Order: sequence, then C-alpha cells, then structure tokens
Amino acid sequence: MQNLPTTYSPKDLEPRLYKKWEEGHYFHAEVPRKENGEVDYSKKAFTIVIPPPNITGQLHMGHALDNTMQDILIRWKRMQGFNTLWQPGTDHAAIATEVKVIQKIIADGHTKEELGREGFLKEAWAWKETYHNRILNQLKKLGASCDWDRTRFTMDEGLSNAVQEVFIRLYDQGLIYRGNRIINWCPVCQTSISDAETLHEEQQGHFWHIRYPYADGTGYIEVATTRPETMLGDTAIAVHPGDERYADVVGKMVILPLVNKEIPVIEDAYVDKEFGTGAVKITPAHDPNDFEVGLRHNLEQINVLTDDGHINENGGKYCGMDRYEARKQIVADLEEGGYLVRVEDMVHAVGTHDRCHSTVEPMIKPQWFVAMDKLRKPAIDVVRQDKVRFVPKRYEKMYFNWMENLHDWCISRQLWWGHRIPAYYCQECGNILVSREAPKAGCKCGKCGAENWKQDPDTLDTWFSSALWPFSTLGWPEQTPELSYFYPTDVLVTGYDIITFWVSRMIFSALEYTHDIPFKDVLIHGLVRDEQGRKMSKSLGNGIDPLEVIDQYGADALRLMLVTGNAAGNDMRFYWSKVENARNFANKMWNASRFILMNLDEELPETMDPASLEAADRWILSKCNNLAKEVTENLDKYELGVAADKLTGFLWEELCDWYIEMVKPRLYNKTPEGAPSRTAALWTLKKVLVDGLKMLHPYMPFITEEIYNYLVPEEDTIMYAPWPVYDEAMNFPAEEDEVERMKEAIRGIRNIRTQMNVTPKTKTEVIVVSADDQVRDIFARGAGFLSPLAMATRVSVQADDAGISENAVTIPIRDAKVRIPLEELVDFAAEKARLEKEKKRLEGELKRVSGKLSNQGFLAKAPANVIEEEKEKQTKYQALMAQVEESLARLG
RNA sequence: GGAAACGUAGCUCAGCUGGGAGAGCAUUCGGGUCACAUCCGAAAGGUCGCAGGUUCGAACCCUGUCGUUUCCACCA
Repeated sequence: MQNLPTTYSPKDLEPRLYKKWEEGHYFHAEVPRKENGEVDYSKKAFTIVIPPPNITGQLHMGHALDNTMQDILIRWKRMQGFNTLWQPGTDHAAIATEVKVIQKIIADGHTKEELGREGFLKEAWAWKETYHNRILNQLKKLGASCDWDRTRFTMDEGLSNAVQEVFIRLYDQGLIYRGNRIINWCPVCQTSISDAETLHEEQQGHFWHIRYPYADGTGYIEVATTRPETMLGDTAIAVHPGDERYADVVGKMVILPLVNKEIPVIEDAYVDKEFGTGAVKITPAHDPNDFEVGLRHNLEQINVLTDDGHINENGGKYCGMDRYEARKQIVADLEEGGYLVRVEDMVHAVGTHDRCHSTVEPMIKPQWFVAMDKLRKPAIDVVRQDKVRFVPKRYEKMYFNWMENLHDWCISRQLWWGHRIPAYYCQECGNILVSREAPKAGCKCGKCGAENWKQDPDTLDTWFSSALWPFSTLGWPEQTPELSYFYPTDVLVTGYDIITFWVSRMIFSALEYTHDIPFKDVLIHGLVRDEQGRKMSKSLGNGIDPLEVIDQYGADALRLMLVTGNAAGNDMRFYWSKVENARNFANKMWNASRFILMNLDEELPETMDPASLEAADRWILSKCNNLAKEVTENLDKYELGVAADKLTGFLWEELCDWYIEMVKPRLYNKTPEGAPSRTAALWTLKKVLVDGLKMLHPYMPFITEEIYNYLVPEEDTIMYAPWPVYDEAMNFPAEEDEVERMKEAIRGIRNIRTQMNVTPKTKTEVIVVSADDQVRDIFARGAGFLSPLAMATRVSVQADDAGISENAVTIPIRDAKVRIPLEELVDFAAEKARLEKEKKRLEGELKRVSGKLSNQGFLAKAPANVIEEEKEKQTKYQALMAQVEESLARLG
C-alpha cells in the first residue's frame, strides 16, 4: 500500500486539498428535488449563515475562532448525512469602510468632497472588490467549507432589494418614521450613531456648581453640570415638584449667566431631589433627558453646536470655538463674573463613539428611526419560550436586558457608503415620498402638486442590512426554494460582543418579515486574548495573525488549538505552546498512520466477526465505539472543547501509546501461525484509524483528508464519509475491563522499574500470581504484549508463589499480584517506603468507602448502582491492602 | 445604578444533569526502541477563594462574604 510522505507538511497539503474541494464544489449545497421537481423536504437540511466579515479588514483571531467553530459543526453535520449549507458573504460595514476609503482618497492626494458622491462610491466599490475577495481567501486558508457558489455581499442587488423592501414595508406600517429627535452625534465622523454604537466610558471630569441669579434680584439658584458649555443652550431650570427648598421660586425667571437671557424655573419629576443641589439646568438640544423635559414644558430647543463640534452662532461670543476650548473659556468667564461656586472632581460616564472613541454630543437632528415597541415583544417571547436558545444560556439575560430597555433605533447615517434611504422630499412643501424607485418626471406631490423631488442623502445603519442576513442571503423577499428549504437556519455562531448589535436585530427582523425565527440556536463564544489576557488590538500591537500561525503550524493545528480546553461563551488566551501541542498531535496522527499504512500489506476483509478478534482488539474497538457516542453527544450540546479533548486523548493515548504498542509483536510475526492474529490486528487498526479520522475531520479537515485518501484510496474524500455511530454489537465491557487490568499491571511494573533504577537493558522477569483461573487466563492471553510493554524478558503466570525468590518485589493489582525478582537491584529501604506509601493511600480509600457503606442514610437513599460500585471498590481495596501488608511483613 | 461571569496543580484552563479531582504548558527523573525526540516511560504538584446551608453525599445546588473581570444604564 502506498504510504504517506515521511514528514508531515501542512504547508504542502493544505492548499492542495482545499483546491480539490473547492474546484470540485464539495461544499456546494443544492435544494433537493423529487422526481416531479418539487422540493424534497425529506432530506434534512442543516444551515449556518456566516457572520459576514467586514470588508475593511483582514482575518483576525476572533474570525479564526468563530469560523472554526462553524466549520466544525458544518463538517460534522455533513458527515451525519445532512444537506448542509454554510452560507458565506461579507458586510459592507458602512462607517468602517467609509473611513478607510476616505483615508485612501486622502493618501492619493484628494478629498471626499472633491470626488463627489459618485466618484467616492466608485472608489468604495473598488475597495470592496479587493477586500471582499481578500478576506474570503483568508477564510479558505482556514479550511472553511462555505458554499462559495452562494457568496453574497450586503450591498449586492438582491440584498439591497431586501433592505429597500423592509424599509418600505415598515414605513407603510408606521414602524419606520422620520423624526426630529435627539440622537447621538459623532462630531469627528460627522454622522448620527445608534445607542448601540455609543459606549459609556468612565472619565475623570469636573462638576461645576454655578449660580443663576433670579431676575428679580432676590438671590440665585445653584445648579451643577459636567458640561458647562451647554449652558449656552439652557432654556429652563428644573426642580422636583413639591421640593420645599424651591417651592416659592417655581415660576420665577432666572438670568442665564454670560448669555444674559431670562429663563423660567419649572417643576419636573425627572429631577432627583437628592442629587446635587436638586436643581437642574435644562438644555433640550443637548441632553436626552432635557430633551424630554423640554417637550413636556414646551421649551425652546437651542442648538449651540456645529456638526464638527464647535460653538455655533447661538453661542454669542463663543461662536467658532471648539467645544472644549469654549468649556474652558466659559468656566473662566463664570469665575470672573462671580457665578462659579465651586468645582468638584467627578468620575462620570461619557458617551463615546465605538469606532473613533471621540465624545459623542447629543443633538437634535431629523433622522429616521425604527419604532421598537411593536417589534420587541415577539423577539423577547421566542427566547423566553426557548424557540431560540442561547448557548450558554446565561447570555439570554444580556439579550433580555437589551431588548427590554431598547429605545427607537436611529437608522439614518450621514454617510455615502451604504444603502441609500429610499425617501424623496418635495422641495416645495417638504412632503415625504417613500418609494422603490425615484419619482419619474410627471410625478406630482400629493400635497402641493409640485414635481420637484430630491432623494434623502443619507444611508442606512450597516446593521439594518445585516439584520436581514439569515434570510436576505437566501433570496428573501422572493419565496425562493432556498428560503423554504434552508430557512430557518440551525445555529448562529458569534461572539458575545455583538449580541446587541446583531443577534437581537436579526431576531426581531426575522419575526417581523419572515414570520419565523432566524435560527434555532445561538452559540456564543468569547474573545481570543493575548498571553497576558489583554484584548488583541491594533493600538496595542499585540494581535496575532492567524495567517502567520497557519503558515508556521498549519490550519489544522490552529483550529484544534482554538477549540480545545475552552467552553462556550468564555474568553480564552492564545498561547503559542498550545498551537505547538496541536501541531504535535497532528504529527502524531501522521506518524501513527504511516506506521499503520506501512504494515497494511495484505487484503483485509470488509468486516470481521468480533469473535475472531483478540481481547486487545475488542478493547480498542469498544473504546472507539463508546467514544463515538460520547463525542456525538458532546457535539450535540455544542461542547466542542470537551469532544476535542476526548478525541485527542483517545487517539494519542489509547490508540498510539497503548494499542499500537500492544499489537506490534503480532504485526511483526509473519509466520503462517501468526497470520490470523496479524490480520485481526491490521483490521482493527484500520477500523479504529478510519473512525478516528472521521471524528477528527471536523476539527482537522486537511490532515484527516490526506490520510484518509491513502488509507481508503477507493474513496474520493472523507468529507462525506458517514459519521461513526454507536453500535451495541461493538460494545465489549469485559474486554475493556480485561485490558484495563493489563494496563494496571504494566503501569505498576514500569513504576517499579523507574523507582528501582532498572534500566531498559536490565533483564527482568515478570511473574503473575493469581489464584483466580480467569485472571490467569487474562494474563496468559496478554503475555504477548505485557512482555515488551513492561520490558520483561520473560512472563510467567502461576497460581501461587512457588519457586519465586524471597526478594522479589510485589506489585498488588486486582485479584492478582505481579512479582519481579530483582535480587540485588532491590533497595529495601526504598521498597519499604513505597509500600508504606501505598498502604497509606489504601487506608485513605478504605476509610472513605467503608464510611460510606456504614452510613445508613447512604444505604437507604443512594441509587443501587452507586452502592454496588462502592462495594466493589471496598472489596478491591481490601484485597490490595492484604497484599501490601503481606509484602511489608516479608520485608520485616 | 442594574446585571452577569470568573476565583480548581507554578501558569492557562476543562470538569455534562451533585456519587472516587483532569488536560496542556512548566518542573524532576529515565530513555537514541526499526511510526513519531514535533517522541516514549515515570514522578511530583490541589483543604476546587472564604463562611454557612440543602443533601446519605457538594468543585458542582442555595445564601452570605472577599477578590477579579465584563456587559448594560438619559441622573444633571
């Protein structure tokens, strides 16, 4: 049989295999059809939509983790026989991309304005072409088995139609509206942003206490603020209704310092009596609360800021100053005018833009909003009713908290890169026309009859289109076969950091537009941090490029490393040593496979009767069989890390370190008498390796495919090989017990050899003594491998101690003892210490077990099988103890 | 202000519905064996943050407490 190359070289095999898969369209999913052409729903679908990566960047470790998890699930389900679709694509990432494109334009010596909207968009689309392909190619390096034939982009034609459709439908229902409301404004990016994009950063600031004199000269009222420059827009002072301290000043006018304008003192329940002075300056144009108060009291809204964060003409002498410069100047002027009472240091939360981290200014602007009140309830209900399940469940709380406290969603952005809002304004009367197409010539305004329309210049929040991703990619609003067959999708895999941005919006969007959930499960993962636990970030420069890891160690190693030893929803740290370990495991599999292939020089039967196999064969087959069950159960519960641990543990330890070593003498025995045993071993090796490779394939697709191609040359790929299923006929508990007994003996002997400094070259004889016929049979059967594994020159099995040297060391094992005549090698003091230690351990165990068994409560209430187990343990420990004591007695 | 998570071997983390504490790395010792030194064998290392409670039985469930982290929030 042709064998693998001597060295494992992922760099060589990974691109080659990926090319084969991709060119052969192995990842492609079709809607299955019956003979009459109807969709065949009897073939079950399994669908995942990729969280579309932004076209701004390149693959980072977070993508690597997210997509590895998805690929594991997809490949596993594909092998289970599902018709699997992993829907790929990218996101236009409105503001992030616009910023990048502007940077490029500036680097080219131009400005955005110079190019104009059309010229800018041309640049942006060129950017998209490059970076869209780049990031998808990076996903391919990772091994992602996406259906590339179906690749979508949030701004391609179909998806743009979906966006327009949703906008128009919601507008018609009154769920999208245009309003002059207070929004978060980023003065640096010069666009509105949603609440979700606003971070609250604790900052060290000041709390300025200011006197506002009463107009009638009867004194003053004291207010405090963290943003003194906003006083330029104050239109009232508010106190709590019924606050005795201010009862007689309500209704009075105060003079706004520096501005010299009279504003009223009003009452509003929003004011907290306990906080500060109990009196609040009200700036309706620059504070969300004040905005509401202003509406209730019909206060004037005075905007004092320009879009780029300077004081505007309403700011009098401060006009033209930067907001922070103005703050300084105003404080200085207040102090000079005797209005400043005192300044406190205060840590307070400042709203910042999540992209540029500059301080956001609340501003009143005409913007488009999605009304959340009707949408939120069904979205909460489906999660409460477990129709959409978060894994781990605790993230539901995050979701509920967000959904329940949601404000209307500001969806318009003052950007060019994105879906343009399909709204047209009559230039004569301001009437709004929302329409799929631009008003044609002759289209008259329904209100004033004019024909002068102008489209809204704004675009939509990037999350507005990604909210539709699970169904827009499948063709919605068209009722495509894809939509009816692959939707709702099965699981969404994403990080906890975008539950609010994306997951929540997909859920309410799907419910409203498709009348169905977008996905059944939401599998949440954490962040990949650096070795010190810090977030990987550009500014820190501590990011590790997955492509570099792939280049050095292979995608298989990276993938395995990312999912081992961590649980869903938890952050993890990136360690090079973990990658190395994963690569070492790959290398191990490579070499074990080479060894097996090397020995596979005979035609093996398709199936073998377990009765014609040896105990060791049945042991490993049974282990493998149970492993299939456990791994499948773990994957069902999205416990990817636990499943990976079990798999690698089985393959590395049980298969490589034990079974292969046990079987070597049989493989090397090419005599006619040894032939059946050799065939049995080879058959078992191949069977276990094939099953092991299959189970490993979702984790390590490349190496498993490569080995499988050598091992099963008649098949083209492992990708569609049937997933191993637990088979009761392959369950051999007796053999499992038998071999475990042998392993105990071997470990015991090795232990003694190490402690006694017995070098491998020293001859040792192993004598197994047991009064139990069956146990003697076990050791007789296993003598063939016991001898090499325990490095014994001779193994003999007997019923009693007859003929064994007095100085032989004794190793107690279940129902037997192993005696090794070491003669002069024995250090009696050390041996005695060893036995004493063992005795102490057994005493501890016995104490615990008999404590349990003498506890009436335990006997009365514990399940029968647990009690039985404890009794067996007691018997075992008692027997071992007797042996230890006997040995100690012999030593004197 | 509200909420959540974490605290287990020197380090980083697993540990499923409660029934004898695990992995990787690091450490110590031995090994050049014809699949693999990217290896093999052996060892050492933990009162599972602390205090209560529920239970026959708790790393796991409950309460409190200390410590760390994160998310959310329109109190100036």
